[in-house]
Amino acid sequence: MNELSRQAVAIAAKIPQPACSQCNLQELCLPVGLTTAELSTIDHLVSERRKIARGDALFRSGERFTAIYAVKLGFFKTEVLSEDGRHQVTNFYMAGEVLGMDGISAESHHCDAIALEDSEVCLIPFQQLESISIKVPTLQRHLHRVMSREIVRDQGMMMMLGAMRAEERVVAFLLNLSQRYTARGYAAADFNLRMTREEIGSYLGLKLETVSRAFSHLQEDGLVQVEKKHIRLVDTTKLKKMLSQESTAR
Amino acid sequence: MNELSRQAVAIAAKIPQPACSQCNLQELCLPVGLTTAELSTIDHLVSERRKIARGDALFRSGERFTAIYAVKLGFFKTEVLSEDGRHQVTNFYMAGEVLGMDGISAESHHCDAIALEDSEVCLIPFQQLESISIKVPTLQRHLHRVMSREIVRDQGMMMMLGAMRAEERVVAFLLNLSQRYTARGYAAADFNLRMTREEIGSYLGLKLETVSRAFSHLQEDGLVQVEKKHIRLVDTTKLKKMLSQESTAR
DNA sequence: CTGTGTTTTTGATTTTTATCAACCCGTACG
DNA sequence: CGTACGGGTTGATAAAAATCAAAAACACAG
Repeated sequence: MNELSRQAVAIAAKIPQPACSQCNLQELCLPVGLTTAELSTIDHLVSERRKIARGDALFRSGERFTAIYAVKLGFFKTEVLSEDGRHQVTNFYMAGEVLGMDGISAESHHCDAIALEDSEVCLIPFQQLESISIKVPTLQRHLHRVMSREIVRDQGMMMMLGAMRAEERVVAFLLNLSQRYTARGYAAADFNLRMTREEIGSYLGLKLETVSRAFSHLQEDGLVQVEKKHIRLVDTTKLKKMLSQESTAR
Repeated sequence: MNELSRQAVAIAAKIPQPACSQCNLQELCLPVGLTTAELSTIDHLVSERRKIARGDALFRSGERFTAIYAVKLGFFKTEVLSEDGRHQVTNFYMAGEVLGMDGISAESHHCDAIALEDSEVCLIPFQQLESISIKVPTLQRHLHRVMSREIVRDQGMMMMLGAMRAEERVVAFLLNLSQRYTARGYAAADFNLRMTREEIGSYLGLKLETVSRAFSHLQEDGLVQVEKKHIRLVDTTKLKKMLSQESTAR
């Protein structure tokens, strides 16, 4: 697999790691280097859990930024919306991932975070996180990594949006999801989509019809099995090959 | 102007701020809150200046990540390249901006940074930056902002790549450049492009011919004057309107 | 169980953009 | 001096994706 595909697929690839006791905060807890005392400090940091019903917002654009959120259970999308009603999905977040870091730069969020199913998050007050990370250098370093990973992840997305055709984007999306599920210890080749075709399309810069057609075509070729929201990756190797081979990319 | 356009145009909008004495490190120096002693600490941090000739690389993909770089003079592009020779420009950086933060997550860079003209950068060793930011909370907070801004900026790009048609992308690109020049105290409506049509196209997910056509068409409409690399934005208001009005976006 | 609204699929057509090709313009270089 | 080359423009054509349209599948409230 070439660099481009690795990029696109590895968007947000995560390694499973020991969770904090409060919640499965895989992304923020380092596997090594933290003393028990430090871990306890972090546990205290996670001040609150919050349940978000399907369709409800965890935060909205313009709201004051106070915390980042570790998804404990469920699934979120973030989207930017414009005055005239258009909106674009910028990311999806599954259990074990951290969202809300967009707000750090401006003291307020610049996108909406919507639960795609009944979800539960751990709230991590950012000011406190900053204070503590001053006392625990390992934590600081790790926070920087998580933020940088978001940058790399976004740049992989840009790569995808700029250089791939419709079907390749869908493949990259499916492989990416699969990889993220794997990294979290779930079945990799078999999963349910939490989002609609329209949301996938919005995320990939495509129309929902195009996404649907891509699914159908991949199924015809025997590469995936699609049944409504359920996806089974039949031939992962071939799927990956689709991204690495010299296709007439734009 | 709606949120979408604000996003796209404001990618990396910066407010001019007092520079460090070593270099015009506008992005990392807070205008308020730093004592003279602290400023001096930061000055010592900037360990080295480096000149990069046009066409040369500041760093390359895979190289060990040790520092981030403040562009003192000149212009850079970053690009990801794949085994089969394809490559995609992921960003441009002008004087006063910081690049190299992609490497934080993985200890190595994941893209190439190439000088588009003879340039000069200040090297900021990242480990030291992290250490010092522990002693200077204001600096830490600011570092986080700069990183978050990169995230927001990238998401604006994603928005653009996903939701805009060719001509809109070009307009957003020009307005964004203009805004960044303005923020740095240069003439806003009148500037030279440092990159080729091909590089612009790669960045915007378009072919060079499409970029060229977009320029021509905008010129026909009297919105910009294009002469080779020189750009004059004739009617900024109309240009901005192009992004906000309900166009048949994808 | 039934009707209503949402989601998905599929087909026909149009629009947008890529592709292929020719040509222009500087300029670096033998 | 001319010529080879990189960068840019423009036109004709092809490919990809959007748009329009219709119908099927489904989810859910009453």
